[in-house]
Amino acid sequence: MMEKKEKKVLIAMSGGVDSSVAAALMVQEGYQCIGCTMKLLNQRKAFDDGHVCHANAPDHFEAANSAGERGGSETSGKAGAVCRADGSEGIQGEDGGDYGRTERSGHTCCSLDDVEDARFVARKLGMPYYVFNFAEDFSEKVIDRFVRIYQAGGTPNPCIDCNRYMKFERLYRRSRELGCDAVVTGHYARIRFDEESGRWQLLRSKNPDKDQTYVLYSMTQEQLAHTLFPLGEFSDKEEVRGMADRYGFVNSRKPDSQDICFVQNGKYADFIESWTGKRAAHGDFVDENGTVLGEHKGLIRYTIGQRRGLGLALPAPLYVSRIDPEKNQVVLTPEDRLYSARLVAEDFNWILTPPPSGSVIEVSAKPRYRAREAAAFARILDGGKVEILFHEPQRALTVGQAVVLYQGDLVVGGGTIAAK
RNA sequence: GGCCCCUUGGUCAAGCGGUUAAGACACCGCCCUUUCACGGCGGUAACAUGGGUUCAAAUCCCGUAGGGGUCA
Repeated sequence: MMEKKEKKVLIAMSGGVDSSVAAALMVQEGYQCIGCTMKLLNQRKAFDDGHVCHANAPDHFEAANSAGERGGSETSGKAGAVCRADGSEGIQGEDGGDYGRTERSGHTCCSLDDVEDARFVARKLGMPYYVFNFAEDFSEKVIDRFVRIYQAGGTPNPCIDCNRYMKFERLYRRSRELGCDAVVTGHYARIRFDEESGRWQLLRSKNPDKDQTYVLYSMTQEQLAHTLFPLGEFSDKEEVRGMADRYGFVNSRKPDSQDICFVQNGKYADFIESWTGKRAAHGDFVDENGTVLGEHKGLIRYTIGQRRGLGLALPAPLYVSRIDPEKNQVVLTPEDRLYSARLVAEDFNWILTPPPSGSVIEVSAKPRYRAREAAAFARILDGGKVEILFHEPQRALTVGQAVVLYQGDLVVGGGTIAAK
């Protein structure tokens, strides 16, 4: 274990309850703490285009930034100067602020309200607090990728990319620049060092209902060695909210975040069309024989296993079974045709020691965030891809989604489901 | 033009004298959820029209409006 008092950590604060309590726990444990929030969106542009966050964000952001530029409040130290030197912004605490405002846009992770909440918590805990502008990276590594995968007929998971590229790469690098020993987040997961294998391991949260290891499978040994998840041992979200209450955090009852943080109102397809400036081409809904059943409104609006939103009135429900970018077709079938027992994952990250090439390991595999895990065999193919054979066929295996492998509480590794 | 079938909610579609007029898709709300989906719960909404026959008609009969086969 670390000698805590000597350790300096950078806490990623979203403005939500979880990361706020994580920050409090770190202070309580005696770490030297710096709080921060990543600014991931270009608010002005986003607002002009009309998709992102809420209506009053841009003006407030401008105000906050200019206040920050004037600088010089008690929390702006050398680190803040370092941040700004390469384009990051420090929003430091002018005092007060009406933290009691009630208007919230709902469930975002990067709106001004969220920044305000994070800053409030950091102040309350007496730690320096910075906002890092990673909007450019986010746009490139997360949004562009999100758009590309949809356009290719897949279904991306941007939260995973955000964790991978933003929290554990970009922010981790920043934490090193600031001389920190670790990045801290509010994820529900556990990390430990295994003497036997000499590797860092990622374990499920103590609370299986709140486990978030699925979105963390991409973590490298180095990242695991320099990351702390203070909430990993908690088994009850209410306990966390209760702690936030006791600390007097304004966000103790804030709803859990949900939906894609950079998309407004859940209309991600509209977002893509606006982002690319191109309307997704309509095409045919067809059955397995190729018979046209109707017109679809663009491949980006569908994912495998989807039932709602097809707009077809048929005697029995049909589901999206296949998306064919070549023909610009969406194949619809009855539900029992959605099941399949094999998939190939690419861009695979092994957290446990990878099995020797050719050998088969027994795992429990989760092919979608909310999917129940299923017993499967896994083996490495030539080129590093991983083949997964489920004991029982699984519903709606979808290109672009992640598959994560477990053995008990241990994350074995994970990758992206590839076209077969 | 003469015979013979259709007409139910936004859409598809049950129903066959007495039903709270199914169900599916769509839509709305809620739940679930750091992706997209799935799923669960709930909700709005219809018998083309007029007149009969019946204790009782979406269901039977007649007329009026909108779609298919035979005979010219």
